[in-house]
Amino acid sequence: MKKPIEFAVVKKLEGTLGRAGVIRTPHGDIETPAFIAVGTKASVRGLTTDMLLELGAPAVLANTYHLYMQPGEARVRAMGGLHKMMGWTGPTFTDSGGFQVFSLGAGYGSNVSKIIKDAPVVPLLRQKEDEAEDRQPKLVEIDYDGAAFKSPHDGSIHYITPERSMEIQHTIAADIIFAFDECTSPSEPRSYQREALDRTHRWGKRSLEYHRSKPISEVQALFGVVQGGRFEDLRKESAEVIGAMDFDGFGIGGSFAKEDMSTAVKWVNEILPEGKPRHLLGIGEPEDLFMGVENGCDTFDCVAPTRLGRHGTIYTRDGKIHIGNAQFQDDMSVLDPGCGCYACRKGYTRAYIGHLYKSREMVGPMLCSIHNLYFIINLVKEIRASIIDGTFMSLKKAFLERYLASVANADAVPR
RNA sequence: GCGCCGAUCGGAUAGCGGCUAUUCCAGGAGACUGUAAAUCUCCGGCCCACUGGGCAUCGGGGGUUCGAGUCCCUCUCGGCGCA
Repeated sequence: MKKPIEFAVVKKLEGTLGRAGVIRTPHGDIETPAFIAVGTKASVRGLTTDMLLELGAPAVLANTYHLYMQPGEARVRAMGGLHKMMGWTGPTFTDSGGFQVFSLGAGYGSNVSKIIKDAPVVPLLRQKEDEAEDRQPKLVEIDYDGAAFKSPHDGSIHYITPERSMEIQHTIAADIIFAFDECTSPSEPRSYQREALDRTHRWGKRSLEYHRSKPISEVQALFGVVQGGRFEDLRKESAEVIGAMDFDGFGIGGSFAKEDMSTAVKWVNEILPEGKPRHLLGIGEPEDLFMGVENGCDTFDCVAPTRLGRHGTIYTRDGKIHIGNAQFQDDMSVLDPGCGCYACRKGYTRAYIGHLYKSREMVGPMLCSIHNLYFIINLVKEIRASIIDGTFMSLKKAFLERYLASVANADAVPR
């Protein structure tokens, strides 16, 4: 049977789980480690595919749930699938909708998101669904077979099972698709994490069986998703169970406190088969990318570059800045001196881009998104190169010292 | 000169005798990690023993009232009308 993708390790990062490699897909190679741009609704917000090409995006990740809701499977099919509809000829991924089980479920209306600031306060018993008075009602109900989503568009109910998620992802036709999983909230107690993990494993198996029963599995790769929250035994068990299944690669999912992330990733990647690619779902701050690579992850995706860019936060080698802040009004330097992105090469000043942002001109968020995406994608490319030429540790030290210095200083200065 | 109308935060507004003066914009700051997000939160008169509390404040002055941005008188300024 023909394999949809091939993965080869080019060089290992000695003494760690890290490696540089390449994933060959029907739409081209992805040199790993790589940062995948998020294009949820078949669009990387604010950017055309030519811009993505220009800034060097290795691949795009779209979303099953969102495309299913809008414009719907039938129209995606009628437009010729993801690549054709968005005019992107490079590699693509789709997330299964598993994240929406969390973001529209337990995460909905709460202040709990993908990464939480403090270690979770886990209740002894799971609180009743309707416990929070001023919470908006959730849009998701989870059961044994799948999850029922209430459409925010018209209130209609849509029941997604592993098989349905596969079916929709087959229609969308990305190169790499993910098994349907349940991303849990870190505030759930261990008993619930246990229960949800069994569900994710069951759903993973069903996703795989359904996928393998279709000829399309020869051209579309399926990645299984590992969960388990912050618990070592659950994470390891999940890596064993999912890792033993015949997936083409793996995704590492979950929502957790930042300090739990590196341990979780390490536990998992020590177990997952070395010869298959590993994607760290939804992670992408610079410090997290170094951590993820060092701990054996090959690909990453994250909304941060585009969302932060749209909202006026800019990545620079010296830390993040808010471009709309008064201090940049007369700043004639580029966003990040030395940066090779379109906006910086073109010489657009901080003063100008801050003005665009504040006056709500569309090119402001667009230029910021280009810059941020370039910054992160290029950082991961630098990381890859450093693995190959053996300078990873010095790059990591030099980059993080400079990048985090401003943050440290800001924290150290009393207000 | 007479009459009518108006004056509330930088701008625009709500308020029609009741305790905490509303909202929007502009301004300042922050948040954001498999996109409910071109979004959201906070600040925005003064003072303090700042997890809270105190004192102000609706063009100026005076009055009525337990209580006034709100009612009355007067002045100032602006708009309109009549001489």
